[in-house]
Amino acid sequence: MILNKTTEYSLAVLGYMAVSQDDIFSAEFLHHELKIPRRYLRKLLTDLSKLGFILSTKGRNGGFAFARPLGEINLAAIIKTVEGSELMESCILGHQSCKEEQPCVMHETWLEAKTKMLEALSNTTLHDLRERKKAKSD
Amino acid sequence: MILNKTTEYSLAVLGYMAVSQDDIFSAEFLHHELKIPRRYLRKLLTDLSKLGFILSTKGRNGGFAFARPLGEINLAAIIKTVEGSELMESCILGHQSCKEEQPCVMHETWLEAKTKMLEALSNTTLHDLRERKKAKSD
DNA sequence: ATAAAATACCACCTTTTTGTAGCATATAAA
DNA sequence: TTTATATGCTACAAAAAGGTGGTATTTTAT
Repeated sequence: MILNKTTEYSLAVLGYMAVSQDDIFSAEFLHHELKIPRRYLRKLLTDLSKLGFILSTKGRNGGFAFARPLGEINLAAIIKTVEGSELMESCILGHQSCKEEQPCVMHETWLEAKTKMLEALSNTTLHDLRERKKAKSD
Repeated sequence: MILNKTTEYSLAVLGYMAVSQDDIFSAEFLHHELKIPRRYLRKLLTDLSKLGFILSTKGRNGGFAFARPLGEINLAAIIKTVEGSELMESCILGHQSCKEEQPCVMHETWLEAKTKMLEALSNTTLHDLRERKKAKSD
């Protein structure tokens, strides 16, 4: 496993919202578009708003919209925030004591692997996704 | 989550065996050294031998030893094999239909991220770990 | 032969993750 | 002010992952 379902869903939701023309999305609409289980999605959207990515509007024409400029949100940040940032710090072998001074046998390789991966993910913001989408449809 | 416990344990076991001087290891010994739950470890070792990384010897002085030269086993291969290789192929959004021709919005970035990560992991074999360990203790 | 020390198999328990249900609350259109 | 359509909260159910236990089987030192 690389990412769990919840993280996958989070990326799918925010990615979809980013490349879409609309700017407010109801849970029901996103459920229909993304095939994420209705109730689970609603809870996830609530969580994402608590985490500061989106904000919710209640009432008849309510829904969810981005809380911050798209350029400020990169993919690594989404993953780290949703998963609770056990990403950068964690040792591949799960050792508590694995640090630079007293590294595990795989420390060096794992550090390089995750650094490279996170570099790629931090280099892409939701704004970038939107631009790419635009470029394609031209 | 990046890797699940089972994968973490697999890397810990094979990594430990690789850098150690011995060449046969009982489950009980590995349990003691690595603090992996006794029974779970035994099942895991059975699995790892079915997957072809190690081979088991029954009986009084039995245990587990590598089935192949250390230089042939790299870290990416361990992860892929243990996790069932949903690693390279998988779409970050979990889409079945996500391919080069019809990519999801994050396809490009995700491909780069996982490629970079797997590059680093495939570049390190168990033999490399052993050499690094030796170099340090000199 | 026999007992010790190892793996192998099968079923079950616990914890975490994922998914569901009901009801409460808020808001805007009519 | 009523009603339709949203989200919010709390608790629970199902599935997957992680972990345990008992017993059988294999092998080798004694």
